[in-house]
Amino acid sequence: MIFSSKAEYGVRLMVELGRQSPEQPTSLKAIADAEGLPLAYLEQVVARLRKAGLVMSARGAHGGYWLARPAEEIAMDEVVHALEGTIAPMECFVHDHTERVLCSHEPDAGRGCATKLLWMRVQGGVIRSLQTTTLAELVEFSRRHERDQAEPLTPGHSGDGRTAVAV
Amino acid sequence: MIFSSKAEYGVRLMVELGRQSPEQPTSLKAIADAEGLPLAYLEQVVARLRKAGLVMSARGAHGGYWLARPAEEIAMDEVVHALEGTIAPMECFVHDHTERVLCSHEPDAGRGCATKLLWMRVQGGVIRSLQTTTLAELVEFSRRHERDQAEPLTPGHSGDGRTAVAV
DNA sequence: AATAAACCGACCGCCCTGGTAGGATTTATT
DNA sequence: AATAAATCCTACCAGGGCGGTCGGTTTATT
Repeated sequence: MIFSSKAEYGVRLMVELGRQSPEQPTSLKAIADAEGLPLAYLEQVVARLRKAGLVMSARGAHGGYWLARPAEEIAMDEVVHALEGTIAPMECFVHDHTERVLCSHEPDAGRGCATKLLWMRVQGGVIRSLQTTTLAELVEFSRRHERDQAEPLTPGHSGDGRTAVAV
Repeated sequence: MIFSSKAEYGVRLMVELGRQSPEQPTSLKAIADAEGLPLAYLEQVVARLRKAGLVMSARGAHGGYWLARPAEEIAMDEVVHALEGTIAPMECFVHDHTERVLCSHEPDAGRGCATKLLWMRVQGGVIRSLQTTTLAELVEFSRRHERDQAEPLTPGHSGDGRTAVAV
């Protein structure tokens, strides 16, 4: 498994904000209720988005959150990065703490680098798919499936289970 | 962070086996020493590879492991899948235990599906990059860097990661 | 017989994740 | 002015997974 629930919750939150008319604050409470998520935890999640400048907030009664930019201009790699930190397939990519054996940046006979080649390709694959998806797309998708039954997504790759989506 | 150390260790192990002449067993001990990894833990790792049919083994003195197929015919998605299980960006992709709030397969107003669209693209990106990399490539890469000082890979971030190889 | 290896299953400490609790501060409404 | 609604902040906590160890059994070679 790759991303934690922060990513899931945070993305849902962003989609929810994208569905609202901008400049008009939406309370976390409303979102928590709509999505069935724990409010207190959402607070922590949205804090990251705010610090990353993706959403803005107003305090006090009738306060809330709204998108800092139009959804069309928000690429999902920004969102996920804000929520999860560095997007990397392996520990050593994020911290350069050489304590662990895990990675071999060090020219340890140069061997470890082969794995690094692999992980960099994976990282590239992830980041590219995130970069090429905008929040607007997700909002649009969410709108289209508002009432109608959900339709099967086309699997993002060939083979291997998980073709299953639907419903 | 995405993959666990099992993936790192397992890939290193496979590369190491790929460097050896096939059909000739290499002992785990040798690999553990060469890579500086704990032997007992490697046993667990290699067990997964064996059960997946990627390596074969011989017991007894002068026993060991070797690749079940030529490295050219081993795509890295098989390897990683054997080591890590289903390759998925989110819990709910692997287990369909609907207990958690995490995912919304369920037609919960159809909203949750927007996030699913995103995760499927990510999953596609990961799997594609793994599928298009063969073990042979990594072995070759490892051979080329045998003696020379390790040179920095260009960061995979904006690039597609595949350009990043250099040298 | 002795040794070298693969195999197996149980165990265990640490840390991170997901979540809660309780408050402090700001603002709108009455 | 008082109240309520909301953001904001910090600390805390239980559970589980991860990385790793240990002891032992089996199989083959010398």
